[in-house]
Amino acid sequence: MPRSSVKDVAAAAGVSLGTVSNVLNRPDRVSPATRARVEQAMADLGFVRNESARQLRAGTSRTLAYVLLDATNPFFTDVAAGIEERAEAADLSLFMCNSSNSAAREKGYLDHLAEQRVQGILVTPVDPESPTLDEVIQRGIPLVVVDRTRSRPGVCSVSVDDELGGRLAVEHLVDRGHQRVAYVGGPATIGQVRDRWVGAVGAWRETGLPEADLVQMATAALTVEEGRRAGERMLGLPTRRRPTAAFCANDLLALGLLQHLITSGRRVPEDLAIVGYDDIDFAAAAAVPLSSVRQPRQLLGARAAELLLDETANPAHQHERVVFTPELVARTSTLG
Amino acid sequence: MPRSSVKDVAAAAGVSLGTVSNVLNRPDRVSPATRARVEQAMADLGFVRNESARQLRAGTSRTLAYVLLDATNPFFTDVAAGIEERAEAADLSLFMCNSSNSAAREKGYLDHLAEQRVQGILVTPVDPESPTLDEVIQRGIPLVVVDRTRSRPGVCSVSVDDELGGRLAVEHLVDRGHQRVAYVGGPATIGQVRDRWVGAVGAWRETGLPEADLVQMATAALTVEEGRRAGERMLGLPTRRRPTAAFCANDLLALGLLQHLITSGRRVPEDLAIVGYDDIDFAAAAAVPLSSVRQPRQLLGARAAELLLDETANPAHQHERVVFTPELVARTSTLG
DNA sequence: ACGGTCCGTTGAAACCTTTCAATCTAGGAG
DNA sequence: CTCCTAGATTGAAAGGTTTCAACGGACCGT
Repeated sequence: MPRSSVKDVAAAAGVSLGTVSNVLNRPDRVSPATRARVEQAMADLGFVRNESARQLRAGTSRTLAYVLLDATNPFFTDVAAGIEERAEAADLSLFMCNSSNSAAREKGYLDHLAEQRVQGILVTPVDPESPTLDEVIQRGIPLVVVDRTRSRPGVCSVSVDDELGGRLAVEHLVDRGHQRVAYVGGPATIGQVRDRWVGAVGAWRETGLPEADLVQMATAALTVEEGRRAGERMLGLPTRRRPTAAFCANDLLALGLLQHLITSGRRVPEDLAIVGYDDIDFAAAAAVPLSSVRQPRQLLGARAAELLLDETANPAHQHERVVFTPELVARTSTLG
Repeated sequence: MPRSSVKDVAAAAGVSLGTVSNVLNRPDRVSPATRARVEQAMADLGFVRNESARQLRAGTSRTLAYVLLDATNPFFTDVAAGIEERAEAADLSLFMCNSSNSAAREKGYLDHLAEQRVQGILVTPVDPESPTLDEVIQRGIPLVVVDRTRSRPGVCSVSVDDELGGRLAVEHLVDRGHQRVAYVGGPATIGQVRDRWVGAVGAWRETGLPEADLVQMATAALTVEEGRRAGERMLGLPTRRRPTAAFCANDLLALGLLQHLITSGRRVPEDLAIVGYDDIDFAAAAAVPLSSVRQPRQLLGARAAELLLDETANPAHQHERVVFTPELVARTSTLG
């Protein structure tokens, strides 16, 4: 209830309003005696600084935001953990916003954050080329694209080479002797899904195997549930045409697929080898530990946060395009 | 760059500043012609309303926040999805903050949110009795406790009966013939861990089995990694003393435990039956589908959001304490 | 005792929006 | 032709903080 302001505190402590502000922002400039008095008054009145007013006057905010694609995917929350670590070190708060893969929601959040004049925004966008991002930048808000890149420059980005990841997965499977492989993923509107496919195709071509033997299995989303569905379809194929291995666009799909196979009495990797993508904790924890393309998730977030902080603090900031290298982690699901 | 304000827009459109504000807030009160002119000017200048100033004057904010315990646990992000659904319907933005089980971080976020004068806060607190929460309430910010309850009233809470959940798990295991059961969970500072234990003990006593045969296996955290460690310890026990079933305080532990057993060549449930808690998507997706105590996660969040919205909008708001009933979902990990 | 420093404190201006009473305009009624 | 009304527009005040130039007093050296 006691909606008290600096003015009230000043009155209670018998000092001027400017002094209260000094206690708040430059405690060293105020004598210990008065400082104590003011602090006492603040405690008595239950004073809470009004951040809106502070921000209005000071023009600067103490918060960062990460707009992510899917909060229920552990990959993104791990990235967020990396961001948060750096944010905390810089004494900034991090707000996470979940766009749930919806461009409209994403725009809503970005607008709101822009109005709120946050210090900076990290975003894993639905579409990295979308003008929505340009709007934010034009409004003068530092922005870093995470886990994607942008063809036009003018923005920092931190990503992992998804094409390379796709290559690694397919090369691994071919090394293990597979000659008919499925790529499970979709919808194609998702950039990661496309890039990993491109890498997979590239690697496949170099093997000289018939192009038709790298088969696409489209899914409606990158979820466990969709993975199960893909499993049903997979087992529905006649044995001759059935792939001996699957490369899934992310681990959620892979886990769903894995589950469906096991509960249908098939064996992994004997009946179907599986490679996932992201190497989330649940991949290693699956009862048939999942081979997966590992991305440096925490590092991804941390580096992105560093770039963002540099952009806000350093006038000579240069936009950077950081690309990390993925790594294949081979486990039982392909090694048997 | 064009850090433009209402004043600039007004000048550009040749109207007064109040009119611009009307366009923004009560478009119906302004004639179509001028409205068009103003909107054009806003577009030309790239005007973005300054939310801080708006909030300072209007005293009201358009955002809700959810401070959660562990963003990497799918349970909480599912709860968040339920909240968000309701928030979006009320045209409010939801910011998620991850306390990572740290009371200090939690306090940091709550303070920040209070300064920001958010419209309301939902929180799954590290400690629901903590005075930190009282501070927020005293500052006049509506707050709802999620997935926990509070002994003192004065606050809405939405939770699931964790004691009952503990009972259900143990009763199920006893029904299946187990006479020596482990409770895997910790640290005991976490309320859920304690409550589920209390329920487990209660159910155990009623069976008349020797009290010593319900054994506690303490873990350092509720993570997959800790689950694996618990598995090591479990297999380290002499066969005579080894439990035939384990009830884990959450699914992450259960999945880790499951994995360790399988990779050590044991069979689930023959060698050890396992019940988890939360029924996250990965539980059903585990290669040995996990029996688990299901909580209505989305509903939990949705109901909490409703209570919060009622508190902000309805002067006659009564604090409510909603307790949902959990449900045991039996799968292969206990049924064989 | 005097001038000069330095530290602590002050008060007013500025930040940008919303609100509301007051003013203006056009058009209809008498 | 005048008066009234309803609707559109205006202008100033208010909201809480930070900033900064200015001020006052204490202390030092001479």
